[in-house]
Amino acid sequence: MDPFAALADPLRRDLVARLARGSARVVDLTAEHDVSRPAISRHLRLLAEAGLVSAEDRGRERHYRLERGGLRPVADLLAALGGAAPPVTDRMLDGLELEVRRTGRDRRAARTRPHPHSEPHSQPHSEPHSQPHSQEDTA
Amino acid sequence: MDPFAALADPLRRDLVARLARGSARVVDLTAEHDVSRPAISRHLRLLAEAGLVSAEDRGRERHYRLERGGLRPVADLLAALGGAAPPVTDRMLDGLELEVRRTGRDRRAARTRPHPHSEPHSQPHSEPHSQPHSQEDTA
DNA sequence: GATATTGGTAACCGCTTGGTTACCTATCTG
DNA sequence: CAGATAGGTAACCAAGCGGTTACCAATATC
Repeated sequence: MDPFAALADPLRRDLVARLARGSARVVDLTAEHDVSRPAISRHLRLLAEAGLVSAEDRGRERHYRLERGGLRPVADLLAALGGAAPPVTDRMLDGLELEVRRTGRDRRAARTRPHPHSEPHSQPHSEPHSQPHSQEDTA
Repeated sequence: MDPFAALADPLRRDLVARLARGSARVVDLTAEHDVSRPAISRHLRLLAEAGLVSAEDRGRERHYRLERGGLRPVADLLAALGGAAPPVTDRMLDGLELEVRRTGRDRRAARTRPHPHSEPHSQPHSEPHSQPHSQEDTA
């Protein structure tokens, strides 16, 4: 699951926001977010697949931590949509890079995906295809 | 529909990315993204509800334009998740504000929504609730 | 060793989503 | 006016999502 779909769910946004203030176990997160534990567990698994969180087993407990590098695609899109005076600066992306390296000691899960950004984008479909009248304003 | 859910769909991300390079009509977008026109039309409606695009009728044509102000919630979340050295600076949010004003001459559609950011966020559920043993690492 | 705690997985279920085709209105053009 | 073009809406359908309960394995504790 890509980071965008992962962040589409309000509960998952709550989870990542919570983990931004420190890692936590599943029971803790369950206590805070009144849905059943299996639901939380599955949300966390999706977030991990999206590269937004990572887990570390300590005995019978599993500690989930925010993985800020997984936010790259989101930051990239924001940058791409920024337009002429980009609201998302390159400095910001550099900050993310640093973040990735800083937490890079146990990114087992991150290794499963080739790279957390720039999905295939599919069809070549976009010839300039000039049309008789309107079609482009570049407002 | 909130901006996060709106951006969860790859096709919708393609649409906003396309509109970032200039407004376009529905037929144009349909020609570029091989799905049927009704599908495109519905995606655009969802994007408009999310505050990410706006439409302007010109005769029988409807021109869709990117509405950068709708990205506020996304930028806010990124800022909230940024941690100590925030990857998304306040300067970026200022940039978005400016962007909203700059394109503010014909935002008819924007007036139909109360404000394009900061959804309710629901439950108050989060008392500090200190627990006996682990629960917080502040990694 | 018995029991409690942590947490993942499986099976099921209702709702939403995204796609399609068919149809309709409105505007432009010959 | 007749036809073509632009675009929204309705009805339908398959697939995915998020929730639940039930169950299981593993670790900690008495």
